[in-house]
Amino acid sequence: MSGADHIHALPLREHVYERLQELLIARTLGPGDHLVEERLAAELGVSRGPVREALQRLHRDGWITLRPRQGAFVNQPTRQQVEEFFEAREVVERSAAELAAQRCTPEDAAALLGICDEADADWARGVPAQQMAGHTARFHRTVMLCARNHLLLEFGEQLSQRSRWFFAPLVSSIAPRAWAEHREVAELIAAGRPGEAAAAMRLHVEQSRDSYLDTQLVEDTPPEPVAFRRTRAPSGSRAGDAPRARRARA
Amino acid sequence: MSGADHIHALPLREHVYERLQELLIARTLGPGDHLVEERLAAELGVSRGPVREALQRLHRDGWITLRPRQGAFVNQPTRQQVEEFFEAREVVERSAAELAAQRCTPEDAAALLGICDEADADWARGVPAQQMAGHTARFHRTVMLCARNHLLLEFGEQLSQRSRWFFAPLVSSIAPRAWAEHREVAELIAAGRPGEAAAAMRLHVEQSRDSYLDTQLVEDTPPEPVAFRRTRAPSGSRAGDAPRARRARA
DNA sequence: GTTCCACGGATCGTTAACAGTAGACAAGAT
DNA sequence: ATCTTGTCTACTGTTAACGATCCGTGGAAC
Repeated sequence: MSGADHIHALPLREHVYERLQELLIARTLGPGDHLVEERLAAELGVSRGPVREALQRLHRDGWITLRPRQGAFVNQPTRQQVEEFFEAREVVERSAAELAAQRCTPEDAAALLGICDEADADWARGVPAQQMAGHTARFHRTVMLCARNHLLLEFGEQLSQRSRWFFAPLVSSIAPRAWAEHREVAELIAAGRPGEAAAAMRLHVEQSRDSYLDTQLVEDTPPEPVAFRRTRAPSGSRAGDAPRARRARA
Repeated sequence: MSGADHIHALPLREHVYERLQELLIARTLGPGDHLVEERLAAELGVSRGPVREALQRLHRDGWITLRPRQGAFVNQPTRQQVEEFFEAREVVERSAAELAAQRCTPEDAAALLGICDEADADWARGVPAQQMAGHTARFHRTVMLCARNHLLLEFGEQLSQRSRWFFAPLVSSIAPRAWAEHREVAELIAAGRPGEAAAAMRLHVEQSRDSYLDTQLVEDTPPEPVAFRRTRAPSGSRAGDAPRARRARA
């Protein structure tokens, strides 16, 4: 996440996509918010084109809902969706762990355990939660890298990012348990024990699910009710900055 | 100007996406072909905007490669990629079958078996291969519908479409075996036997993989070498329609 | 004959402008 | 008072045009 702001050797839509992901994870854009293309474009200093493309990708990845003639709305995960999410994650991650244990090289093993060490050290040093979340994402990504399957990797990436989104508020509280489980998974993969690695990963995902559901952060709101309501400025009084939805990034 | 310009209650990019998928599956656009935005736009009677969006979706779904400043190229599946594909498919479909067997209602069961009946009937009547492929896609889709998990459904959709792409040339030769296996899966799901349904589905995917690999249709070309080569018409002779890449739709 | 440089064409990435529609508010009819 | 209707704004979907970049080609120098 270093500089790379000025020269864009990378397509612009990527920047927009990542930036929006950050805003989503940080809850600067919260569930129900209406994402207006023009506003985001102005905010990020680009035009509507790249923003549109990024929004469509966010839609496909399950972050936002794109209603046909109405625009983009940040998703409010329902309990149903959360359960489906963890179920899917369990399927993908478990298989990935199994394959990883069959195929991981010594270098892979070192990388996995290295991430665990780093994370533990950083945790001991008390780094911000966001950074721990970054470690988690890297860990799961590395497992899927070891599985040597690009499709599973891509599925896993999607799930991993969304997981980071879900867990953003409570990373700190579950970090110790999570990293103990991570290390166990890593050691079983490194030892080349597919069945046990798969089981350990499955357990890890289930534990995470339970932790999440216990916090009751999830609401059973149906997908519709949150609409954009005007701030009662109907005629003439165009208050330049009417915060009809939370502003993106001060 | 070419038909299809009536009322489009559906966003235009969807039409473009589906149309391009058809052209890909029909091999009108073959591996290595260079997809030029402007040309496609003219061909489909729309502008570059929607075409761009459709191309990006095709890229993320693994149909084409999008090189940064160069454009879109139809993917030539390498053996590596095909094996990864079947591996991923096995993971997703097996789990979906297992969940489907746990959750399917009588209506679901009827739908599954109904598709099998339809397919068998159509096969006996000798319908075109493309239609059988459509039945196959519907069957797998229905299984994942029974699994009641939207994420798995979406993953499966992607895989299913690509499967249809791979198998387009040889649907006919494997249809009878495939549908026998489909029926067995359907019956086990309908009977509510998760373990056996999963095993049957796994077997089905493996059989399909073997059938595919046996045909040797897959080439071991590394991912780069296929570049767009001109038809050796370098200077002056701009034959208005130089088929530097296969034209889209006569 | 071979290598290097410069020009030209083609194509992508991006931006700005146009038209059509969905939702909301206000006035009028029942 | 409630429902209907007219109008108005804001936003999306789409189109057209601009600038930047890369590939290929041709000529000149060695």
